[in-house]
Amino acid sequence: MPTIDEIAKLARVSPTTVSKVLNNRPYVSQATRRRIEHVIAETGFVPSQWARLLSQRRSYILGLLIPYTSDQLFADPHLLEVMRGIEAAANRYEYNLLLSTARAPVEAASACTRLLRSDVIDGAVVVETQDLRAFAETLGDRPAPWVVLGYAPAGDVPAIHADDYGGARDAMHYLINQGHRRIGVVSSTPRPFALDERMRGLQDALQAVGLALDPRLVVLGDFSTVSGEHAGHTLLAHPNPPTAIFALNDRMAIGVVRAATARGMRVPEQLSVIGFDDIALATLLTPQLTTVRQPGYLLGETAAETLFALLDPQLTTPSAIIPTELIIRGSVQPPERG
Amino acid sequence: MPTIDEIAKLARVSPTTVSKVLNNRPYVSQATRRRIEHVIAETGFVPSQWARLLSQRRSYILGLLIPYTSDQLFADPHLLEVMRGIEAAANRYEYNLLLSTARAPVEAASACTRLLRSDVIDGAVVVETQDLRAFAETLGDRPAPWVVLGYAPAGDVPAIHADDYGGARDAMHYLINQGHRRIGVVSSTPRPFALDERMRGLQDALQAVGLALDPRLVVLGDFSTVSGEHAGHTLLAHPNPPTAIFALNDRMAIGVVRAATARGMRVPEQLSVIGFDDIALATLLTPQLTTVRQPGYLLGETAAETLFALLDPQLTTPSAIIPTELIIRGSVQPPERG
DNA sequence: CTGAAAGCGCTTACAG
DNA sequence: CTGAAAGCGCTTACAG
Repeated sequence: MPTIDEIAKLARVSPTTVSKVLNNRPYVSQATRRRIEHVIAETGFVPSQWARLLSQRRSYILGLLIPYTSDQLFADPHLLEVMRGIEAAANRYEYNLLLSTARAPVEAASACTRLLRSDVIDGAVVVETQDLRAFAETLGDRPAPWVVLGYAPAGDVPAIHADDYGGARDAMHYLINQGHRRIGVVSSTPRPFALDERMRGLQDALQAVGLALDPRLVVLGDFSTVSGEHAGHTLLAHPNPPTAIFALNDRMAIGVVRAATARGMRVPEQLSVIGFDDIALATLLTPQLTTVRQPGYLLGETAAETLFALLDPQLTTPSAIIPTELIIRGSVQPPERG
Repeated sequence: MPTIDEIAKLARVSPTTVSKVLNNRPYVSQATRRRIEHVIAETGFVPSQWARLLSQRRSYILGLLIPYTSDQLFADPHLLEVMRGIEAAANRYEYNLLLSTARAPVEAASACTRLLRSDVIDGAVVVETQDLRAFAETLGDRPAPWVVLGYAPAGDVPAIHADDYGGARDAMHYLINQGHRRIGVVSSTPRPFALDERMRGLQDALQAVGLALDPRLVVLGDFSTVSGEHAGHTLLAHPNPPTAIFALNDRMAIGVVRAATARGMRVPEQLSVIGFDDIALATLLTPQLTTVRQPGYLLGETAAETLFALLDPQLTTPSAIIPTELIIRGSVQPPERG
């Protein structure tokens, strides 16, 4: 690959002038500009990004920092939707996406810190984890701008998340309105802040009608389908089992349906199930899953757009809460009279 | 963020010595080394990648060039599996992954070319497209090393792909052995080379028993589930419809099942369906899909490993063909006597 | 409109 | 073991 100096030599001008052409700047005569462009096309010259950015301080690379192992990322349809939204937005700004996952959960924070303190990326969308607060503190003086996809650890970093509280409250409302009173919940551990919010929402819905969450009917999974299956078995083995189960994500809800089926129970006749996320799979199962839609694509897109706004110091960039929507399909019905 | 000069000043040494510590090189006394390390820890200094790489000529960034729009990528579970494998391998080498998709199909090639000729990435895994040959020619003298995930456009670039020919042949064998004679095929357009190979494999299986592919029973989709659904309807509306349909990927196979169901036909009793890929969804449907497994994770991993070997000029890096495996589940049975 | 010079923040021979 | 100097390939004031 030739350098700018060689191009300059070939076009019989200075590197300065070539640089102007490269960056579409004025004050170059038509003739010289054409001559230079011709040489560039001829040689297929592509300027070195490293060199350019060393002086320009922009890499046109956006970091997507996901403090999970890549297996966890690729197993999570909702997160992939988020990623799709981010990628789409990045594309619009002619940014490339640098994907950084953790090899092991422990290394997550330090890898993120390194990247945010380095000059490889212009900014990053950071997916929320447990210890985002501690993480934010290790960042030091002037890290690259970043937004969190989830709940903010501190006041000064924009946070983009869905209305977890409202979504969970609506779902619980719906179950109650259908006549359910014994309602199991599959939550998770470790619990990101979003799940705290969902728990809060569902408890408030219960409280609003004078009910309370029976702690014996709360079981913890880890977001995976199998963990939902285990949780389902645990709940259904209960002496006085629930008539409905609210799983705090769709994959676990699918696991619950599977557990019920394995025990010879029919969904929704003998057990109602409701999830959260609305992943594509939700419509492919029988019965189709009733769930709370959390628009992953929009979340990702919004996070990226917020970051791009942040890159321009003129603009102020607010946090955003994306609404959720209850999607009623086939996995919930009123409880059987018993 | 401090620079190496500032660190040097603080540690009362030269930048050269700091650089040695940064790169774990010998010829630094224990005492100075410790002093420098202390200052680095204290300040949280992270050396500028741009500057480092401008001299070192390594970015530790691996390109994943996907000449599709991001929507197409994220809709394709098999491609996502491939990506997971690449990401895992990259992680092992402490490489980050730069994801480059196309905004529009047309722009794909030029974006790939730019990236491969730039110094942003050390190398790339390029997912095969139609016009990879034309693409390879636009690369010019010394592009970054790359491998193709699919079939090679020219002799000198390593190609990693599954045994498409053998897999399709085995699947067709199986249908024939089950007693099927009228067999529909859902292929695709545009048709990557892999699909040519699958067509070839299935035709050879037919020929081996003295049968030939009825061109009226070949319908083209575009890999998506809906296109498979359309194709299914077309085939089943045929005056003398097939008793089995071989869809050349799982998503289209699922579409075929859906079309059959919509027409009140039962799978596999009235129609056998076989797919290709073995995506996770294949086991979640009723009946579970019989298909040809193409190990996406392994393909991605192998491609990345091949590229890393290529980065070391000592090593020779061969192309690889990953075996496929016929996975017999519930969507195929012998045809009904008619 | 054009170009010489300095600088971005590192690393790499090389001399001491 | 240590450091001064040149260089990686660009861009950015600045002078002409």
